[in-house]
Amino acid sequence: MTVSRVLRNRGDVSPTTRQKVLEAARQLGYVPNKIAGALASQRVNLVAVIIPSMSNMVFPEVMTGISRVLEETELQPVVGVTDYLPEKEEKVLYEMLSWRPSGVIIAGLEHSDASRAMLAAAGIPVIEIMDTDGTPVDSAVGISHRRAGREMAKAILAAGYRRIGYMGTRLGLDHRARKRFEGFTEALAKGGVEIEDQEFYTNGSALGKGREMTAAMMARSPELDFLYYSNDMIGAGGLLWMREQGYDVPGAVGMAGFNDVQLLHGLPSKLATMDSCRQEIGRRAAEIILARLNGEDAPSGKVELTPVINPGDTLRAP
Amino acid sequence: MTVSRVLRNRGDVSPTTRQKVLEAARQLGYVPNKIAGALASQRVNLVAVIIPSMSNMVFPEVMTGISRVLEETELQPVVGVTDYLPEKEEKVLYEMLSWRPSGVIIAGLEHSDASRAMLAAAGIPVIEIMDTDGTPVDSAVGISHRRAGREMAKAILAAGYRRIGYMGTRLGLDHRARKRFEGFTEALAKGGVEIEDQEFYTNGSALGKGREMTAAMMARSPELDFLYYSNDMIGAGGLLWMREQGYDVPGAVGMAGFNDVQLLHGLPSKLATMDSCRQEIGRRAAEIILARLNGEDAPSGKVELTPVINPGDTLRAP
DNA sequence: CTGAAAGCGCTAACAG
DNA sequence: CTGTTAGCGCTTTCAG
Repeated sequence: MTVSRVLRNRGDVSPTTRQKVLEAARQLGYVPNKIAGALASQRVNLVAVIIPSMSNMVFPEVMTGISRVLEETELQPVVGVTDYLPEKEEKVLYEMLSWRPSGVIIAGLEHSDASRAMLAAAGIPVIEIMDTDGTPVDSAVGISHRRAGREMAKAILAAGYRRIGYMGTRLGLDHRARKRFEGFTEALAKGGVEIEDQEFYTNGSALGKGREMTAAMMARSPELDFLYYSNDMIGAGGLLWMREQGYDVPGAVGMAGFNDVQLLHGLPSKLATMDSCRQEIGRRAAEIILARLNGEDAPSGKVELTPVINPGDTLRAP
Repeated sequence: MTVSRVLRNRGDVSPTTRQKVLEAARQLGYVPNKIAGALASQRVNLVAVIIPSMSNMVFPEVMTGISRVLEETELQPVVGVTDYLPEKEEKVLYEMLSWRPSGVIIAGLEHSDASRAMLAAAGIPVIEIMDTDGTPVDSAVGISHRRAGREMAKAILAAGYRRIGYMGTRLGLDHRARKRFEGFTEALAKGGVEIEDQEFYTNGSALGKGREMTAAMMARSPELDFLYYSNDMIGAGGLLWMREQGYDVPGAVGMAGFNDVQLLHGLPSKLATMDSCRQEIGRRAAEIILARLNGEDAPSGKVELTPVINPGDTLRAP
C-alpha cells in the first residue's frame, strides 16, 4: 500500500500522508523486512566480497576502496572469508549467492570448477580482483603478479646483485605469491642467475617468522647478496634481524618484499617493495559493478594496474 | 514439495527419490533462494557483527574467535563497519536488522538511543563486546577498560616511575581508550601522581605517528620517565624512536601500550602491554548467541574477562 | 512417504 | 495521489 511508497520515497505521495506514515513507523520502531522486499522486487542491494583472509594486511585496503565507492550508493558490501581453501571458497560462494547479491567481487582467478560454474551462472557482474594472470569468468581488476616478480628481478639484477635467496609462504596455497615467484625466477634465468636458496613457511607471526627464516638462511648460505620475500611482513622481520646483526644493507646484501604495507612505514629502515595497488583495485572493482548495474557497458575483461617499485633503503641504486 | 525436503535433508524421503532430486539439482546448477526460504521459515542463519574498524589490529582476532565457534553451526557471521561514528553505527545496524539476523554482536556499550531501541526491540540475542564498563542492552562480554587503565597505572607506580606522559587517539571517538585513560589517571591520582604531558592524534600510520608524537613529547617534556600509549602500534613506534635516540628503556624511561598485538612480536624490543583477550571475547560472544538460540538460559548480563599485563622489555621490575 | 495448499511481508502493476 | 491485487520461491501444515 501507500506505506511502502513512503518508506522508499517512491512515487507520488501527499506530504500529509507521508508525515503520518513516517510518524507511525517511528513510533512502532518499524524496521522493514528486506527479506520480503527482496523476494518481491527480485533485487538485493548487496555485493558479495569474497577474500582469502582478513588479518592479512592486504584486505582492509581493498575493502576501503570498495566501501568508498559503494557508500554513495544503495549497495552494501558483505564479506566472506575463504582462508585460501578452495572448498571453503566454494561453500562461502554458494552461501552468498543463495542470497542473490547484485554482484560479486572475488579474490583471484583460480577457482574450483563448481565455483566458476556458479559464478558464470549467477547472472550478475562478477569481478575477480588482485590478479590478471589468467582468464576471468567475467571481469578482472588487478596486477600481473608474474610481471611484478619479473620487474623486481630485473631491478635486483640491474642493481648488481647476483646471489639470491627467496623466502615466502608455501606456494600452492597462495597463487599470487606463486606467480610472483615464477615471474621472478624466469626473469632471473634470463639474466643467467638462479635462486641459490629458498625457504617456505606456513604460518606464525609474520615479523618473527621473517627473523627466524632469515637467520636460518644466512647461516646456511652466507654467500647470498640478496633476499627476496613474498611479502613485506616477513621481509621487515628479516630486515630488522639483518640490521641487528650488523649486515651492510643494501651495500653487501639487498632485500625486497611485496605489498607496500602502510603499517610498516614507521620502521627504522624501509624495505624495498612494490605497491600492489590494493585500494585502487577495490575502487575499480566496485566501479565496474556499479557501471554494469546501471546498464553501462563497462569494460568486461581485464583491467591491469601497474605496480611501482619503491626501493626504500634496501636496494642500492643501479 | 518433496524437493525442499531433500535439499534440507529433512523429513522422510525415499533414497530413490532423494537421488533423483539431488541429481536434477546438480545438473541445473541449482542454488536455493535463501530469501524465499527465510521469508517462509522466518529464520535467517546470519549473525550480524558490528565493529568500528577493520584495519585495526583488534578486529581480525575477535572475528577469528567468532568464526571458530560459528563454523560448526549453521550460523554465518556478517560484518558491518561503523568507523567509530554513531550515525553510521545506527545506519549499519538498521540495515543489518532489516535482514532479520539470528543475533547481533556489536562492539561497545555506547550507542545512540535509536540504536539501543532497535537492539532492544529486535527480539534476538544481542551481545555487546569488548567492554564491560556500563549497562548492556542484553549481554556483554569484554574487559573493564577502566580497570585495565588502573592496573597499568599501579604497575607503573609500583615500578617506581613518577613522571608520566600519555599519548593516544583523540578521546571521545573511542570510548574504550577513554575509559582506560580515566582509570589510568584515577589510579595515578591515588598514588599522588598526575600526568605531566599528553598528546592526542586522529589518524595516520600508527608506527610513524608514535614516532612523531614521542619525539615531540620528549622534546617538550624531557623530564618524563614513563610513556603510556593508548595502543601498541603507536607505542611500538615510540619505542623504536626511543631506542634509536639511545634512551635507556626501561631504566631511565619506561613505556607501555595496550592490546598485545601479535604482529609486533618480532620487533627487536617488546613493549609492555596488556592482553585485551580479543579472541576469547569473540568466542564467548558467539557461544552465548548459540546457547540463547538453543533455548539454554545463557548468562544474560556481563562476562568480564581479566586482561594480564605483559611487562615485555620496557617496564622495569618493581 | 509424497503431494497440495496456504502463506511469509513486501513490491509492482494496475485501477480508481 | 491512493487503494487493490497478484505474486516473489520457499517452508509448513495437513491430507492423501
